[in-house]
Amino acid sequence: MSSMSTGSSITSSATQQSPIAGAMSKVVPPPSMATLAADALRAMILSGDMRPGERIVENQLTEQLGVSRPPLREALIMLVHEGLVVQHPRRGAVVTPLTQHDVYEIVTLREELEELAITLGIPVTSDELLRPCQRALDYLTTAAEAGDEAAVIGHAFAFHLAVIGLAGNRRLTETYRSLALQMQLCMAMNRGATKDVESLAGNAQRHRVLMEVIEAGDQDAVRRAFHRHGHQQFLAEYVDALDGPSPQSQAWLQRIRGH
Amino acid sequence: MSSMSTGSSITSSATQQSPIAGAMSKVVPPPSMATLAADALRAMILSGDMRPGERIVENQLTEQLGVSRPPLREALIMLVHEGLVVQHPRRGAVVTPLTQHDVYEIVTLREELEELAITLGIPVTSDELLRPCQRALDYLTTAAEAGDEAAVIGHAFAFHLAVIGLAGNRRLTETYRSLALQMQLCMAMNRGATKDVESLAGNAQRHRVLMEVIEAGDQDAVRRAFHRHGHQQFLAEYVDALDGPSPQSQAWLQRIRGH
DNA sequence: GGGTAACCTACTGTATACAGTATCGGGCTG
DNA sequence: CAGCCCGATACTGTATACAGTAGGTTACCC
Repeated sequence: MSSMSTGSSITSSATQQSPIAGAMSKVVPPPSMATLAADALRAMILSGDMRPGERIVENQLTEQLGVSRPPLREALIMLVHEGLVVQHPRRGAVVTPLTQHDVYEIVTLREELEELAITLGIPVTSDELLRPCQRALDYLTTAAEAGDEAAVIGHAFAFHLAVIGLAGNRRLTETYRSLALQMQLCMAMNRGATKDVESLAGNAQRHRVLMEVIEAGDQDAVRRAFHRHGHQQFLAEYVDALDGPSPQSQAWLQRIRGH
Repeated sequence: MSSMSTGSSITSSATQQSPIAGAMSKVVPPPSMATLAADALRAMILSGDMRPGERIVENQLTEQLGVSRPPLREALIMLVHEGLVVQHPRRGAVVTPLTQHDVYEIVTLREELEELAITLGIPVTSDELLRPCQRALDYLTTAAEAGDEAAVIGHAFAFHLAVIGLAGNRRLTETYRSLALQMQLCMAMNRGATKDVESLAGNAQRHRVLMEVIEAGDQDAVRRAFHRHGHQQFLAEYVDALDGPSPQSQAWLQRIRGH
């Protein structure tokens, strides 16, 4: 380790063994500096190392990550499309500053996509598809037992992504991924600031229940289970800390809390 | 129409920044070579100049477009996220080769998003939002009268995008945009190969009807109108020319044609 | 004659270098 | 003392240059 103060050099970041990575490519994916930089920067953002609204200076990052600016710029564009970074032309890039309205947009869309995925994917036609879900759940359980909160969040993310993948619609999965990442960003904003509303074990348990319902294959039951599982109430806690209310987001909050 | 023999140079609108232009550039996003290259390449793909599956060689494009490779590579990444280009690491990029399953994915997701947009956006709360719809419709009508098929397609695209925008959900609109672009790519594949199933005037008329229903504000009526308007039957014509059938797409086709 | 291996070509991936612009601070003027 | 203009600085946007790899072709060996 040479000089890693806040940012981690990406030469050693092959540790991110995600179940998704294996499913995406047939053979060993040749890593490119741009994708590695994107992975590293995404990790920095979601871990809370970089706060929403924080300025992203290219030269600083090239130094931290050990890559030159062209691949880093490519990485930035990738993260822009993931919704984690916004670019102001000629004025630099910042970590996406989430507003109440943003959270409203994310949750609304995410719920609709989840609904569609359940409609298309349940009951599951081949056990092959269930394997990624099961694996993510196993990782999640292990991480919960180990008390690793970051890993729990990451594997819960992978689990939900795998569930959406049951629909067999890559574009749907990709869109959902972007929204789920932005939700993680929202949670990262408030990490530590808010009390843990549930234990890690409880989190794992909740996901295990989802898996069982999915395996049972009753579409409506899955729908209900995911609706109960939904992060609406969860996010409603966070949202008050955010600026940028809008008529839509206000109405949305009222509806959520009316339940 | 065929203004470009091989490709259109984008250097014409290079760097002219008068103080007035500078003041206006705060309102209108200042053009960067990367976005200009993306626009040009997108136009080349959607116009049918480049066919799906066709290899994209960076050096050739830099010559045609008059930009250097770094911004061109950024443009390519943008188009990858729009779904118009796929990149094979170390092996170059190609125009997205659409399969039957791809079309199934696109249409399925697009319909769901349209449904959501109608739910959220109708009835329209402020006339301000209707203006982009009306303007696109005006352009569309003009283009139809002029017999400019490419312009009709482009403005119909803008109209639908403006309708989705009524929901006031930027992420929803952005996702829909990507899908609509890919549908345009699908249509570009078959342009000329298939007979024109409807006149341009008829196309404009269909969209005018949609606008009237939207202005009326009856959500269910809008839903029905858009369902009738849907491109399902339209695309079902195209899909036979494509490879890559999948169980899902086959079932989907059967369902569509059963109507 | 066919198969395999090595070389060659061309393209992608990456780095360094330069130019243009926005922002901030200081000085000048009203 | 306040407001505006001007200059300096730092950062983004872009181009040129180099290195590494994949794929094709040819030659040689079996």
